[in-house]
Amino acid sequence: MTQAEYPTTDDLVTALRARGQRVTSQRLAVLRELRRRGGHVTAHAVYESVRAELPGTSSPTIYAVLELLSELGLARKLDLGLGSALYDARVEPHGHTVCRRCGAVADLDGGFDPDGAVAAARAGGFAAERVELVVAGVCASCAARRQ
Amino acid sequence: MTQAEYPTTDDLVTALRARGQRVTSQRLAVLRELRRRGGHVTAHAVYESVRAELPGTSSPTIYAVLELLSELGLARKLDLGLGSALYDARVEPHGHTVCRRCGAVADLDGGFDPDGAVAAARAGGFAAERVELVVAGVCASCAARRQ
DNA sequence: ATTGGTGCAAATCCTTTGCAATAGC
DNA sequence: GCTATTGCAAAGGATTTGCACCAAT
Repeated sequence: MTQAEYPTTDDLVTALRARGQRVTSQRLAVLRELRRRGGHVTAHAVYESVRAELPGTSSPTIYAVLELLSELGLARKLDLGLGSALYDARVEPHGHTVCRRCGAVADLDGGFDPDGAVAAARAGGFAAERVELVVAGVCASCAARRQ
Repeated sequence: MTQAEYPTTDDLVTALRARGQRVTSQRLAVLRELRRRGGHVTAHAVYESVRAELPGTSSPTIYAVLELLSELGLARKLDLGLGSALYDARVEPHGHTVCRRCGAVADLDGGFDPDGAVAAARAGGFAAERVELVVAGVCASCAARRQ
């Protein structure tokens, strides 16, 4: 497993300043929370945690901030068909495994070449910005539990 | 672009018989519709079309049939974060490009090795069943239109 | 002082559920 | 005839929207 690298609040402040946007406590708290959890968090989970720190924070704000962080490249939204989207503070290109039984999501390092995918897309005139690899199946513990 | 290969209604009849499930007009119509459209269709679009052929067909049935087809390996569900899932009758492993501006989805052939991803997942004890590669960015026509 | 962000409430939209009626075997 | 499948109506849940207030610049 490679060492995960997460964006800092300084990164966020810099990115916001660069776009003339405001630094708010909610924005800082959401990024901190994403980092603290270490990946694959629902908007609702972020909402609950941030609310503990900043009571009164609303769920539309959480969604807005998460979208902003994704635009800024400080978070990544994962649509894995689990009912709700997941957000990941680890922004380096990497894949994910999703267990069909328990819904567990895990990082998948290696096994594919993001640059190859980007090149293939460009060959079709497509300007690639983000690559996501998803492997669906059954995780080790589910396979052990229910044969 | 490789020649796409789509499951036939015979494939569906065979698969249903093998599992002791019933062959219904709705199931046949949904598969035919997926094939006719040629990929990347919403449940709602399938619903509208099947309804034209089989009036009275309900939307819960469409969802149930699409899920069944996915289980049987005769369709593939794509969760691309577009608000609604897409269904694809082309079941061979292949990637997709998704335009952030217009939402257009296109097949992406080549540029990655599904077997590598499966092997990487297996190395972590994960039994891979399905691999999906998504490249997000801006499509050629959006790039041309709005610079 | 400005105005971008936030909170609140409500709406929207996709998808699933419960149950009676129907149609495939 | 038996029972899986369907249709209907309604619920559920994630996410978005509109608007008034607040707080970062």
